Amino acid sequence: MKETLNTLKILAEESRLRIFMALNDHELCVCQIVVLLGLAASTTSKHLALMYQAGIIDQRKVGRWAYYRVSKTWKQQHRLSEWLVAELADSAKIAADCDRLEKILAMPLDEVCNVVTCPENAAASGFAGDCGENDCC
Amino acid sequence: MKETLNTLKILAEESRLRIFMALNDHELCVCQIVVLLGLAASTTSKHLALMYQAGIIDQRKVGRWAYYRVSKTWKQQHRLSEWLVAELADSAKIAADCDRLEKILAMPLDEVCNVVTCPENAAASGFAGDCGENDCC
DNA sequence: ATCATATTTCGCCACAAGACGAAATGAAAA
DNA sequence: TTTTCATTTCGTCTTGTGGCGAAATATGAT
Repeated sequence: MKETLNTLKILAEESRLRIFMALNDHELCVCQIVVLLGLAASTTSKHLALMYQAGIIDQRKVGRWAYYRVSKTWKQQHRLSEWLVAELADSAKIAADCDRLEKILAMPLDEVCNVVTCPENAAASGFAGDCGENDCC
Repeated sequence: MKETLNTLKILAEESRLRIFMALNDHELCVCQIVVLLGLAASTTSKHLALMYQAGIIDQRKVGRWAYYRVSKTWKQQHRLSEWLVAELADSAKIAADCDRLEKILAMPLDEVCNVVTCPENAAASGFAGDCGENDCC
């Protein structure tokens, strides 16, 4: 029961659920997730650590970059992801995240990292003031 | 997304998950749930209210007694319950709850209410000191 | 009407958790 | 080797939540 409860607790939080949905379709670098969610890097890292420890996501390091994606093994053992995908198929917020993520994926990684480091310069990349302001669901 | 998140939050808490699993198989009165979980009546009532407001459970009043069960409509619209049942099929804690619940269901309701009101007399009903002490999962 | 009883609501407390900035760590570049 | 940079860890603060007992409410019995 403890594991089930832990899994539910992890996914029952908005930022982590959004991370889960993004990593369900893509392997992403921390800096990309930071820009997607508009959170501090430290917060994002902590969320990812929880999900990694729970076995929900896999981690791959490439030099200074850490990439994460939902673990295929976890997906196979937990039909929960299917339920979530179905439940959130109509979610405007998840759809907005997907749109935003397309833009992020089109950016060179060093530009994404620049947005993380210098948010003031984010306007040049089109990401200023877009950080989770709209209250859609 | 808000509704999905709310559902996850509600079920991501141990007491409520145990209540959910019990109400998935039975319609129970508040006092029966109180004895099953070993929580205060006020706490139990608050949990049930959250679940009721979220549409997860139905409520039926019979005089002073309030009965709850998982909503059939909710079950049909949310395959999550199937996943939970499968995930918790091997849970010792849920199995222990089921055993305990058999005993509670075998008791006259006024005797269950007596356990709620006068826990000191619970020994006579075999329910003293059994309140969630073991740490099984 | 009063009393008893089951449940719900309220008020409070202790603990947990998300967020941030700063510091530390690990890898790459110079 | 030193500097730069991406990520992780740490420390702190604020907010949220589960638990309890007391009070309030609703129903039934006398």
